[in-house]
Amino acid sequence: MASRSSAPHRTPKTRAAPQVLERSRGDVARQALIEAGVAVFGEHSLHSASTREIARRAGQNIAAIAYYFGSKQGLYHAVVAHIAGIIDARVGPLMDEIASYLAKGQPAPERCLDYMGQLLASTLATHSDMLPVTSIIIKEQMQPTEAFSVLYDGALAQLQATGAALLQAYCGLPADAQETIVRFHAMLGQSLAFRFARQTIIRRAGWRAIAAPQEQLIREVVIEQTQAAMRSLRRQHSRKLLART
Amino acid sequence: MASRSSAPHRTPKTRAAPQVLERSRGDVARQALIEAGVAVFGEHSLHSASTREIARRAGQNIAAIAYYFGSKQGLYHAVVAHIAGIIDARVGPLMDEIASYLAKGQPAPERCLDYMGQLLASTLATHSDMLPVTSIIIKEQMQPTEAFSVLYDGALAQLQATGAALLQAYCGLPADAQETIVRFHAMLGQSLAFRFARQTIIRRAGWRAIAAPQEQLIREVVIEQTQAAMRSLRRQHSRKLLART
DNA sequence: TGCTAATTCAATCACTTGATTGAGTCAATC
DNA sequence: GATTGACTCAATCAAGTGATTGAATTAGCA
Repeated sequence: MASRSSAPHRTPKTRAAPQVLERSRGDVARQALIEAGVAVFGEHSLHSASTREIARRAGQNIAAIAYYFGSKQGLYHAVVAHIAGIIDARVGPLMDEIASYLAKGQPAPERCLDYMGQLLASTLATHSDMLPVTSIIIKEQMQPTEAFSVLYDGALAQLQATGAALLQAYCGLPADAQETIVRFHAMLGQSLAFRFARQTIIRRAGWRAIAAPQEQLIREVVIEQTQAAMRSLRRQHSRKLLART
Repeated sequence: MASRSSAPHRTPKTRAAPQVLERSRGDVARQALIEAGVAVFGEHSLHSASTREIARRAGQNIAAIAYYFGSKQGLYHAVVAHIAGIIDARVGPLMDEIASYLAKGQPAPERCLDYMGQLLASTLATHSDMLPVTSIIIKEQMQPTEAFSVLYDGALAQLQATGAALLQAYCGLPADAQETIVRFHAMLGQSLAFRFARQTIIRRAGWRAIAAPQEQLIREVVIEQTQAAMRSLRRQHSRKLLART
C-alpha cells in the first residue's frame, strides 16, 4: 500500500476540456471506466453493480478500478460527478441565458413563459443515451448516498433556482417562498414523469419506446399545461394587487 | 426435491381478507416474510437484497423463503402482488366511486374537477410507511421485471383510465386519445415528483421530511395547478365547438 | 397416546463479490 | 540501451450470496 502512495486516483482533474485528442494511457482507461460505470450503475444499484462487469465493458482489468479510483465507491463518485457535468452541459447554457435575461430587469411576460417551456423541455431526457444517466439520478433521489450533494450542487440546485426565478418574474411569487419552490417542483414533475414512470406511459399509450414523435407530443402537453397554470397564477396575483389599491 | 412436491409455495391465495385473526403457522410466516420483503426490497434492488437480511427481519429461517415461495424471485413476486393490493386499497374505492359517477352520465363539471384533485391527492404517497412501497414501484418503472405486469394490471392501469375518463368528462377530450393519456400522465407527475425527486425538494425547501404541513402545501399546489390546466383546456374545447357551429 | 404431515433449523454447497498482491509490460528519459 | 515510473495482468483472498439438505421440532388428528 505504501508503495502505491503515488497511485493516480487522487488527482481526478479531468472535465474542463471534454474533447481532448487522446490523453495519456491512464486518462483513456479512466474515461473508459467512467463511461462503462455510467452504463452499469444505470442498470444496477451501487451494491449489485459488479466491478468485473464494469471492467469488462471498459476493456480494462479489474485492478484498474482500484488503481485509478481507489475503490468501487471511488469510481461511483467519479461517475456521479461525470453525470452532473452531463446535466449541466445540457441545461446549463439555457439557465445562464435565463439568469442574465432576468438580471437585466423588466422581463417580458411572454418571454418568461417561453423560457419556462424551454426549461422543462430541456429536462425531458427521453433519449436513450440519457436513460442510464437519469436512472442513476433517480436512484440517488430515492436512496441518497453521499454522492447526492455532487449532483445537487452541480446541477439540480440551479435548475430549481432558475424555475423559481421565472415564477417570480411572471407570476409575482417570491422566488424563495415555499409555495414557489413547491410549484416549480410540481411543474418539473410533469416532465420527469415520462422518465421515472416510463413503463406505465409506454404500456398505457401502447408505445414501444419514447422516440421523436412521442417526445414532441409530451413536450407540447407539458409546456401547454405549465403555461396554463402560470397564466392562472398571474391572473390571481394581479387581481390581488388590484384589490389592495 | 420430489419429496417437496407438496410444498406450500404454489398456493398463495391470501389477499381477500386482510384482517384475519392469526391464520395457521405457515400463513404467519408467509406474511412476515412478505412484510420484511417490502422493507428490504424497498431499500435494495432485487439483486442486492439479501435473503438472509429478509429472513432476519421477518424472524424466520433462511430456508423458509424457499419453502414458502420457492426462491428469492418467488418472494419478490409475492411482495409485488402485495404492493399492488396496498395501492388498490388506497386508491381503489375512489376510482370505483368516480367510475360509477361518470357511468350515470351528465357529470357536473365542478364535480369532475374535484374528483381529479382527490385522485391526484390519493397518489401523494408521502407517508413514511409508503416509502418502501413506492420505492419498489419506481424500480419496476425504471427497470421493469416480469413482475411489472402485476403492478400495472393490478393498480396502475385503472388509475390511468380513471384520469383519462375525468379529462374526457370535463374537457371533452376523447379518453383513449394519445393526447389525453399524455396529459393525465403529466398531471400525475406533479404529484409523483415529490416521491421520486424526493431528495431534491427536501434539500431545496429545507425540509427534514415530508410531513403533514408539507403534504398539505403540496396537495394544494398540485390540485390548483391541475385544475388550472383543466379549466384552460375546457375553455379551448368549448371555443372549438363554438367555432364549428 | 401415537402417527403423520407441516414446519423449522443449522450446516453446507458452489458461486460471486470487492479487494489485494506481486510480477509483469510499456513508454519515456537519460 | 539501461533505468525508472506509470500502468496492466492473472492469481488469490476472505466474505457474502442463493439454494439445498436432512435431521429435528411442532401441530393436528386418530
